[in-house]
Amino acid sequence: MVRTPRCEKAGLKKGPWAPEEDQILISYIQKNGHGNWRALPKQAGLLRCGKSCRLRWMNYLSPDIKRGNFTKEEEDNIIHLHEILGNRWSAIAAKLPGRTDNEIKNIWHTHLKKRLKNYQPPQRSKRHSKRINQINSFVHAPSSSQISSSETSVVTSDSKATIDDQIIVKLEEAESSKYFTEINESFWTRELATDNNFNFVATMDGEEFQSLDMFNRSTTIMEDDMDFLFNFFIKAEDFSELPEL
DNA sequence: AACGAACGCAACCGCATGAGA
DNA sequence: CTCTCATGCGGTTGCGTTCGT
Repeated sequence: MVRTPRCEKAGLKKGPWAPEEDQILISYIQKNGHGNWRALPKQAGLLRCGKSCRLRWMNYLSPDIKRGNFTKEEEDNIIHLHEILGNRWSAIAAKLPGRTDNEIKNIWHTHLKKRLKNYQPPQRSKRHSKRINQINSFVHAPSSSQISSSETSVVTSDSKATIDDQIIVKLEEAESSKYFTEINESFWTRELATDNNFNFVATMDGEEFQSLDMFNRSTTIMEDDMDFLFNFFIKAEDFSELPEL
């Protein structure tokens, strides 16, 4: 037995929205908000199902939506975030104010996937690359630390340098952990500077974590990396096992 | 100019999840 | 605990537009 979709109830419209319908929806939501999407169309006098109304509002009519073409910076961000998050369009959209998951999904399938065929990761300093390699060796060395425990998470946004199955597994672990949502630029509470480099320190539940990604002061950190300061992180006690450069 | 192919994007569908009864 | 319902999400579809021949 196949359940008939609610939207196919007799009399409910499907397909593209007419300008008059848009206006009715906008006026109604501006006046009453959208407490209950299912009840909304009836109350607003629309011959649409609630799901269709919600989608139209969220993806097109909401004043929060930024219309127009994606900038190069936005496209780069999408590519970067897609490497971390995969096809989790809503999670990617959350990082791009004014853009919807649907829009991002479309731009990915129509533009960015093709662009990626020729995509080259931004060049980092040699010192930075060396550090990344050290981190990988450390992370992958089975006996070097307790880093593989589910509590200790290693997260990277710089997956161009480190992407492999093991890191992805760790990313997924981290994603479900209590820490993941905290790991943005405000996650780091302290800057740890040595010579011309610096990394970041955060304290969570009495435990100290350090960013494993060491930035060179002379690189374009403000442009390239500031939005993605949730690079690597690791318990400080494990960090001490890392060899110095 | 005509026509088919490719593209771009809005909208739909089915499933997952979470809240509340 | 189970069920129902509302909402959110990701994959897919369909149609209008643009491009190439």
